[in-house]
Amino acid sequence: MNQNETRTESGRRGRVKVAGSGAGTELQPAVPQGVGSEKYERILDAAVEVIAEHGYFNSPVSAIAARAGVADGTVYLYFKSKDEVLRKALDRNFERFYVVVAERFMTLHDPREQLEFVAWLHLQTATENRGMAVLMQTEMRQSAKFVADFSLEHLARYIHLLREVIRRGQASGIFRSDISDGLVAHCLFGAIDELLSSSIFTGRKYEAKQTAAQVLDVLLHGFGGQKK
Amino acid sequence: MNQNETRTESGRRGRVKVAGSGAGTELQPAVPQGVGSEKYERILDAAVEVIAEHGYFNSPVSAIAARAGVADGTVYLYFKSKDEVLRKALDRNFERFYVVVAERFMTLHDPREQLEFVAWLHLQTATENRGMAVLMQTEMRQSAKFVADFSLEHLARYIHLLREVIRRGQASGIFRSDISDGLVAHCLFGAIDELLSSSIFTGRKYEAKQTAAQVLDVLLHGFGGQKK
DNA sequence: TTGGCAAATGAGTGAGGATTCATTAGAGTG
DNA sequence: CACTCTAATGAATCCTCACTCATTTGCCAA
Repeated sequence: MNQNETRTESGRRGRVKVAGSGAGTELQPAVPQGVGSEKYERILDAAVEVIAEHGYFNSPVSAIAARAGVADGTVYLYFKSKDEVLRKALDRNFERFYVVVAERFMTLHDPREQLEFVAWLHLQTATENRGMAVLMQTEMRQSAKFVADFSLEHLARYIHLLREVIRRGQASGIFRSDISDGLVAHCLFGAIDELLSSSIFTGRKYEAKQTAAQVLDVLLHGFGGQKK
Repeated sequence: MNQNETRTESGRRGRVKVAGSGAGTELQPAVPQGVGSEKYERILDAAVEVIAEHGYFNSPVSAIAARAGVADGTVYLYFKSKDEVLRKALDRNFERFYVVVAERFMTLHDPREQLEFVAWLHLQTATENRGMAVLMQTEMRQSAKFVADFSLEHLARYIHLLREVIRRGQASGIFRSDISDGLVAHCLFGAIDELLSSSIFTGRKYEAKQTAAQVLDVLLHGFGGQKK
């Protein structure tokens, strides 16, 4: 549902977009070949790489275009603005993530295992696409409105997913019910997220499977007292 | 208007400062009145407010100066560059935090209580200074190298603090020893950090004391199975 | 070959903003 | 008052982009 939203472009004065060159034509195709076209994807990939390396505000569109092997102007045939590129890149990633989760949940029903799977997938995905992982740990936290609202949406969805699993676990008696599902969800997400950040910033590797299992161990059984 | 002839002779001048008009003084004081001077502090406070509101890259130095009630140039009498302002602001905050922790630890020795105290202080501090909290959750995660290295240092110190406490708990047998202290430290930090982020982004409040206690409850006893 | 059209190009435009520095204000001091 | 030194000022400099658009390229059909 992309309408021409009146959003203040970053730093640019709002300018009425030309509504097509010919007076008669209605909406000119914002995206020449459609969202899935090869160039569209190339630009997103390039943006992820470049921005991960230098940060959003230190990544000129020209650098992204160059990395993608297209002209500067071409970026604007596929995206309305620089920040739309960032948003779409993050969108794409989240979408993929949820698709995998939904698939796996069709045959994996135990809440404990579901949580562990999500934790694992989160870590694993980041391992496989370091650039995107950097974006998620950095640019997505920007306070700038253009990321903030949108990030919130994605994060809220993630948390929501976890809460549902946790609530089912509570309902079936395998999780404590005297603790809010929201709190637990945030603890789990926060723990994974922090492990990831730390790994990205320090460059230290981890083993996704094992790390996910350990985090779940801590959260499920606690680290106080003897091991059960 | 501007007929810019190609006079690209003078690039960005290096930041070699003029050594004062009169000979004699070797080192001119980079900071007129010293670090603790009133204006120095005012500029830091202003920077925190402005940057928290608009983000680092959307906060012109002129806006920070205006908020502090000084001229643009004055900022450069106290700080070498815009990013030094940000760094010093974060530094100041961490310093205060560690001072309080060190003080409290002098009379609080139980590892469990120490962890809970740190968690509480972390949340509490953020409540009292929302602007700074926003900076910590956003600008500090920037990938730009200038923040990254520096942030890493601060975060590493925080994690280090937690690990020491945890190790002591393990040594005295009140914490499980089959889980790495690093992992637990990251889980704890991550959980608190995420709760904070979430609160800041959604605007939902929390009660520091209670939240810290709950997080520790989860981490110490786990949320799997019945409550002990 | 020519005409038409979509896609792509990349130099140009214009705004923004970090930093500088010549100048002014102020506070002592004799 | 005259002189000096420091702190503070803010207009000016000068560079960096985000985004535009006139032009070119490439393709296909007639």
